[in-house]
Amino acid sequence: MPRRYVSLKEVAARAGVSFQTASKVLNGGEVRVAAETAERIESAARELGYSPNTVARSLVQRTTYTIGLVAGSFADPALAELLIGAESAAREQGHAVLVSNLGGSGEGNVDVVRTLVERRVDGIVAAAPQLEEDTEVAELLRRYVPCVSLHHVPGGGVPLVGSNHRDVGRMATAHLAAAGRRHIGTVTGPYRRRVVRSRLRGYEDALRDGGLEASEDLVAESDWSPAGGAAAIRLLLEREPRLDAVFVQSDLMAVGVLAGLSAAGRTVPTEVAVVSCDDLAFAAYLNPPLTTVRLPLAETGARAVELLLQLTRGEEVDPAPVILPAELVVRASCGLGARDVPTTAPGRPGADHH
Amino acid sequence: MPRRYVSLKEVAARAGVSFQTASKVLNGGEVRVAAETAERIESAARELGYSPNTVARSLVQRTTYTIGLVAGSFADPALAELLIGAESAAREQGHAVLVSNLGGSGEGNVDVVRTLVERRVDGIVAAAPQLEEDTEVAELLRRYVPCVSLHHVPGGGVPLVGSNHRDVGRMATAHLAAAGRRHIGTVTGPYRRRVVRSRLRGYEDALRDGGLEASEDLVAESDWSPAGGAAAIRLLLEREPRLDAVFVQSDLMAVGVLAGLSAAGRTVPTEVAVVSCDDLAFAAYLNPPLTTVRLPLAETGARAVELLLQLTRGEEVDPAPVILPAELVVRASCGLGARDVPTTAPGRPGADHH
DNA sequence: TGGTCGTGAGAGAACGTTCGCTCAGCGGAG
DNA sequence: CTCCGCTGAGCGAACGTTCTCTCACGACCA
Repeated sequence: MPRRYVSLKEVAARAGVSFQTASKVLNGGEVRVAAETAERIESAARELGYSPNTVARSLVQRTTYTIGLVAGSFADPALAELLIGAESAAREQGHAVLVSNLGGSGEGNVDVVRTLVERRVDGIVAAAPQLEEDTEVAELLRRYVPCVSLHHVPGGGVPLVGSNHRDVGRMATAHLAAAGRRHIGTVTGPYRRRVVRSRLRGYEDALRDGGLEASEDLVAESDWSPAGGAAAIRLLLEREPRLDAVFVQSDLMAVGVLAGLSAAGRTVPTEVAVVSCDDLAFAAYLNPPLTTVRLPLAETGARAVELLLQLTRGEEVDPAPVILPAELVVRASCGLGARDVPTTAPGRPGADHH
Repeated sequence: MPRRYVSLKEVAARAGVSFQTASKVLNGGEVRVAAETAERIESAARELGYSPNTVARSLVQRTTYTIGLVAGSFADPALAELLIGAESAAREQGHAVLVSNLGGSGEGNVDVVRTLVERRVDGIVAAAPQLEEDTEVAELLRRYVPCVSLHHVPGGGVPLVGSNHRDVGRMATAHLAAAGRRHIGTVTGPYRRRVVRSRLRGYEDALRDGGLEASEDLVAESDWSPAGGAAAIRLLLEREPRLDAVFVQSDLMAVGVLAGLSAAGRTVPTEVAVVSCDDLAFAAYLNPPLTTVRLPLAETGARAVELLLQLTRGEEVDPAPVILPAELVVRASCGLGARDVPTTAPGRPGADHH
């Protein structure tokens, strides 16, 4: 296959006009070109299979119509949800999304961001908690490219989009307390993450409000994985056998927690009630269906992109963080409002991947 | 903030050399430049905060070091896994990944691919089953840009990377038959997808091999979602109350199937055995732990990218499809080899998103 | 008939690189 | 002393656009 791209020049030659005129017709907006000429150019373009070269256009316009999304790890289903929202918002405004997966190492973070900058993305959405402490990356962002983050960025000056995670923790835990549980534990993500600490604070708030005592024995740090959740609940039961409820910081860990409880012979919700957060697609179908705090993930991604594009257009934006409301979805695992498996609702559309 | 990029010209001026020489030092490979000059240029670049402009480089080199990934839907956790593999393979070779999410509509497919082409991506990885019948997109791909697909592409000429899904269906079903199940049903994805039909054929193969009778009553089409899975199993039980096993075409649907079975009062695996496929992170932690055919998703993504980059370099590639082996992972849901919840193994690392 | 104006088209420059050449300077061999 | 070849550096062009101006040409009005 030859697979050559034809340029404006060639199209113009075939239509008998200058390439600038061809440019006006094919890529320009509303410009004054005789209808007959325009038609000649258009048919020449069609015959030759002209495809505009965005690279050249970007060079002169100093805009790539591309944004970068740097992600903590796509292993997280929540991030996928976020990506969906971000991508569609970007597409709506004619932008494409360049993704970067940081992975665990933490070493190459700067390089990852640097490649995005060198590609001259118009802006960056940072969805990576590992950047929370990375002053080097923060410097890079502040210096070169507009950025919206879903997490705190050291040094400030980077708009934030997200939810109030202290509320998330409080909401979940308060629900358990209201259900009459007295020994409420929690399974968290890694402490070094802000969200984790925020949710933990919310958990403590709710305990206090409910007149319950907080205790280190009731808190188990984990790693967002189902395996981690299973290990954490085992630990919790060992330290506090009277445990009768647990707030889990993600649906994915909750899967492991349910498994761990079942392995320990505790029934959910009778003996131990469970509330988590995220509300991923499968949450309603676990056994028992998960009561969980729904985070507006797709919307968060979309809003982040919208804010970012405003920024790139040089528009004034409200410097206050954009806080999107989370909402408690009551199902069976908390022992209250024990709705069962939904029977008719199609729920979220399934993926169609294969 | 000014946020201006400095160019080679400015760096060169400060170092007292021509910009071409600066180019050699900063972006070129091994070139002959006096050590002292090079140093002057480098420190000028550092002081000015020079960041090479890949856009300009791409224009002259006619290579963007970027590949496109067109995805069916990121709602699918399997696709996320795939993206991880693809992204890291791409990064390893200095390429970035531009993602496009097709979504359900099917209308805008051509436009999605067209924007990738106009951005002059070096190649495209197609991970979207909805392109299976899209001759228009296939034409576009064949015409403009190297492509590797994870699904059949109409018209041929596009290398394929994937697994043998007939084997997947056979492996899963044969396992159930070997466990002595006599009324084995199946919950599938949408029939219009090839993988679905392939797995269905494998399912039928296994029934035949096991001396069991196939029946339309035993097959329920679904939509990859947990909700769909729940609905499908309900239908199946209604049509064939003697159902004692089911092969589910994805882990996500299996979650719904387990819920549906539980709602119908059937115990798993005693009364109904379940085998699915994918082996997502949570599969081992469901109740009961899922026996499932593990698909090498990340590896598939990585191999696709590697193949694609070979293609873009103009290297000869074996036109035969790359088939990556799938593997049955036996857990409890099939009623055989009832390993319980893993107790120590960390499993896959959890995501760290918050 | 001459000036003005609107319309359509093209000329030139610029965007920031890379690439292929040329060229000055210099040391060493003949 | 001449010639060669090597080294280090710069020059010009090219990549495919967009953008800003200028220009040719009629038509229209006075």
